[in-house]
Amino acid sequence: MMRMSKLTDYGIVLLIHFVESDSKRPTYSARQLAGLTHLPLPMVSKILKLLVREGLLVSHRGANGGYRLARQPENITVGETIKAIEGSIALTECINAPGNCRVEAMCPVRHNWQRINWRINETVAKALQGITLSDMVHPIAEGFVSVSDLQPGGSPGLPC
Amino acid sequence: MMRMSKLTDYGIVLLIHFVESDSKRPTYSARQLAGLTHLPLPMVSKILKLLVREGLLVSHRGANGGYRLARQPENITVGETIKAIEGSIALTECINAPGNCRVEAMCPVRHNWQRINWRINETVAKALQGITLSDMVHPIAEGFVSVSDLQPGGSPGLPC
DNA sequence: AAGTAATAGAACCAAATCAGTCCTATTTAT
DNA sequence: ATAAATAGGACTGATTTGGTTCTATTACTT
Repeated sequence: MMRMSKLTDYGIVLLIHFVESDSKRPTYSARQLAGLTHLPLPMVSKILKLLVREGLLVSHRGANGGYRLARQPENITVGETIKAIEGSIALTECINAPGNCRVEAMCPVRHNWQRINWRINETVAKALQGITLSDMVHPIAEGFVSVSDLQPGGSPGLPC
Repeated sequence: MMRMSKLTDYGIVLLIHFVESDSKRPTYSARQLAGLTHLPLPMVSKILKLLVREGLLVSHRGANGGYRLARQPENITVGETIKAIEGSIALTECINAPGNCRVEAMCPVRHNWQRINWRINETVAKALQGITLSDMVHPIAEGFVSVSDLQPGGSPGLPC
């Protein structure tokens, strides 16, 4: 039901490299990052462009150009990153685009369904916006996810 | 970033009809529901079969057969419904299937990324499992979603 | 016992989406 | 001037999803 595109997944991996570097606010070219991550260059390039457009990275063109974080890693959240690459978050079609819901007017739940969607989006957004790039690299404190909190039967498979 | 398939969306609409009926624990045939919802019969049929398989509906075959809720509407949640139709919830590939993550071993964030995924899944699951079919039909109390809670700039478009 | 109305299950096809590539233009340091 | 880099958009192949069709099975009715 939920999914994040590979672009986004890669995007986060890319951003993490800026945080993990020894230097404080490093500049990486797309080529360098492709080397570091073993992802194809055109892919990396595409993602970086998106992240610039959405203000997470700043770019510098020309020879010796490259990308660097637009802000401190503590101020860039996973939520932002997802939004930057994938755009808005929505669960059902009719929330975004009026008229393409086949059930349309007679849909008995449309009104409540909207509110529920909002609620869910809000919940997820909040969770995601509480996690910064720093959280991702500096290992997250134990207890950040307590195992006892997980749904007993319903959690996905074991870690890979 | 998040999306729910149309199957699931339809599935919820279908379930709602069982709750809205005048009779207490009504039986509907796939054909009847297709009529009520204006969704194509094969589609409806497919969804109902899934919901039976996952224990949300019970079916009765043969002439005068049909489907009815397996439990009281207060005990069937939106979360269950989504899980029934779409299976597990996961944000990144490598959570579910080891080995198909291209970044594999060198992925610098894999470990934390897992935990973050768990956290997100947990959060969403909790939110979804707090919403029952009854909540969907009996209009939800004001304040269930407070507008002030919504993300200021980031929320999706206006309702349709 | 026959006929009919229903679900069960699986295979199938078309359309939309996504992952990934490529090409051209523009910028800038040397 | 040249080379190294980003910007932007168009393109293609593969995967996923939405939707259909077909056959088998079950059970009520006459």
